[in-house]
Amino acid sequence: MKTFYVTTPIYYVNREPHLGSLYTTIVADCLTRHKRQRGHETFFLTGTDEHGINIQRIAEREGITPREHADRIATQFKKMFRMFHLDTEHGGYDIFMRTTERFHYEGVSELWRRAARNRSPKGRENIYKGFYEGWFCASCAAYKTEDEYRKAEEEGQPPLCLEHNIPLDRVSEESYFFRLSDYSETLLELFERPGFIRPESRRNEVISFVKSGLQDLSVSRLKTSVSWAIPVPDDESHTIYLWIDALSNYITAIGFGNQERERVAGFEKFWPAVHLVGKDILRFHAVYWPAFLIAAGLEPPRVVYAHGMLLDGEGRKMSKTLGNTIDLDVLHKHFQTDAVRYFCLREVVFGQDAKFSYEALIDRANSDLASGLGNLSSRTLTMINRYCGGQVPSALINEEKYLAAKRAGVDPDPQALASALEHARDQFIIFFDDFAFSRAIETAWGVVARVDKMLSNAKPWELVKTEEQHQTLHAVLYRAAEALRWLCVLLYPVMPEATARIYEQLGLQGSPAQLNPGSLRWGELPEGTRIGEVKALFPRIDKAKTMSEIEKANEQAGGTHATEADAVAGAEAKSETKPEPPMRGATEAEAVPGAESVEGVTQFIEITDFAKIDLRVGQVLTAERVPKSDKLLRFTIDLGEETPRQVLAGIAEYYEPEKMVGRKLVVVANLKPRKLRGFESQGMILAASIGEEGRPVIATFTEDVPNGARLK
RNA sequence: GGCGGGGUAGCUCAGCCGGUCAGAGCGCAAGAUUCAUAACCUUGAGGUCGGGAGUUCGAGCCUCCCCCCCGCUACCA
Repeated sequence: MKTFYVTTPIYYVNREPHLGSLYTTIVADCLTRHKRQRGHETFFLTGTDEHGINIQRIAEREGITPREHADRIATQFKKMFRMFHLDTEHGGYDIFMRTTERFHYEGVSELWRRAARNRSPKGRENIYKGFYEGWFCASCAAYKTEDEYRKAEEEGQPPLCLEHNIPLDRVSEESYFFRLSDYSETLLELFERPGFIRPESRRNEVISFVKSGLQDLSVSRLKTSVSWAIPVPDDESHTIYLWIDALSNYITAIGFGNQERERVAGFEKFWPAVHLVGKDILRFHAVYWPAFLIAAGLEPPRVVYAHGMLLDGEGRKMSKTLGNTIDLDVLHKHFQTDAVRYFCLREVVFGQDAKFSYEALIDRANSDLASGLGNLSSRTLTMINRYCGGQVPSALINEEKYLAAKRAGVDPDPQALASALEHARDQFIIFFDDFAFSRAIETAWGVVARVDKMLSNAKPWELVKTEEQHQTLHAVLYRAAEALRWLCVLLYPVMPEATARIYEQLGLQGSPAQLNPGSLRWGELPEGTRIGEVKALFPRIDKAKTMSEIEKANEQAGGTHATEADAVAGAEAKSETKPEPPMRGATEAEAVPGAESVEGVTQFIEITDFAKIDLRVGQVLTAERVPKSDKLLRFTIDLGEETPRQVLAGIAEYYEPEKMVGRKLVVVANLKPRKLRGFESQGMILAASIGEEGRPVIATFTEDVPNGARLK
């Protein structure tokens, strides 16, 4: 039996569940159900990523243990998935993976050991300790090996990063490294596999990233700095950093490195997987992860599919600060699960960003589901009830009635309709295999339109009036009912509940889940079947009313949040109040280079260290953009010295040069001068770095200060 | 700045190698109809296919230039 293994990212427990995680999980669920119908043995993984310094900190702030915090968030995820019927009981995921499980520890250790035992493609150690030669590039957020930096021209100066051409810092923390730099060729070869990275445009991005040169990856932290993590095998003093820990969940969950899970799922049986990931974490899954696997002598994933982000109705990122998020409780309260699923799969072109708004959802639900599929089902079944005594009628039109049928505009031969359905069926499957869910669904809706038209043309309500046309009437209604049956089978993965209900209303036993869409044959709807009670599947949603209810709920929620925020004013902002991309799933949450990596090496300094930094008050005399640079502004600044300094700063995207003139600010006065875009910068302007994109906000004084005054 | 992807009806988008390609769905309007969840069916939108130039018998679809948007990436001491 063929197997199919699909994963969502494991969601990082630094924030509560949000629409993004729901979306990815819905897609995975849909894929799984479709494959199951097609006769594959499937395994569907989702879960949470629970280690790391961030979780340690959050827990500290909450006054609980990291484990308790992780439990809390994991529970919320499970609850959310249950709410939207994505849990095991509803036929959803097979495992809710947690990286704090014991079997995961075992599997991760095994992966590490195997990688460490093997040699890289260039015959070197895969994992090595890189502590004595700890040249760290702040921009790369990575350590540099000898062939990745250039010696400084002067004796005694730090070497320069080849990529950034900036001096490297000597960092004392020791760390294990993964020899990623030896894997470029191997990876580029892997990317040639058709469909390995999708969509195609993303594949190109990854290729150009790899071609630009890979650096070795720091894969451990000192236990003294990150204790909430899996220990490095055979080295008590280190813990395994994000990458290997989080990514390897995809194999430990199905039994790599542990008997317990192997029995339940089966690594040999299910690996390799199809990974569904947000586009923001594609690199980790398409580059690092395959490299780890290859290093350990394992097969890389089958597919890494990067999907897009869900944006608000205006196309902006969703964020709590903007107040444009979709509240999952609200969503659940006002919409059927199947309507949400339908919207996610039909409105969104899988792989691309999409707008997600309550209004659009209501429109889709009303036009496609209520007026479309729901109405077709309703009119068909009602007519069978009324004209055929509630039993699926005969499909047969005797030869002597052919003429009558034709007179009524009905083809005595159902072949045309049957062929159309077969074609739609084949297209549907092709689209599904290509992850083109929206196209597949469009195809199904072509069938809905066709059957609607057939009914309108044949006018069963007229046929019923003439005895001679009763066979025609029955045949037409049979055809409609049979088409409905096909639609149930095709659309089951998209809307498991609604299709099951139509199926039931058709009087059929069992569930469309058990039928293979590829095996649909015309005419297998048994005649004489007593149909069930006809009920509206998708009640029409009153848009105005629903929207005003939602808005009211939002206002209340907004008010509550504000109060809470006030109550903890002064406390650090919680991570979930920061504007973050909605799709930021777990496996990557920590994986923002520069964030955690830098934190990992932050150490206390002595007051004497601080005294080395000469901070001065400066006043901007002139300011202008640096030609051919997006970000650089060139200033001359009066530091109370004889001649003003020339200083460059990368703030052009956020500050108008004209408005900077005359401003007082803080300058690092004894920074080693450096050339940028041909201009020497003789200092550095201090600014706060805000939010995801690091928007600079320049440090200023509220009182008057003389130029050149020293800060200490 | 480099690389990549886009800019087509009010909205969301199809349009493969250039010649029924000027389209679909939604929304909107009119008509028809009553089996159905004010639904279904028919018809209509006269949109410079981002702007300009060119190649061609003929160009959303090819070439060049320009404008705008998005993604990746450099610079941001």
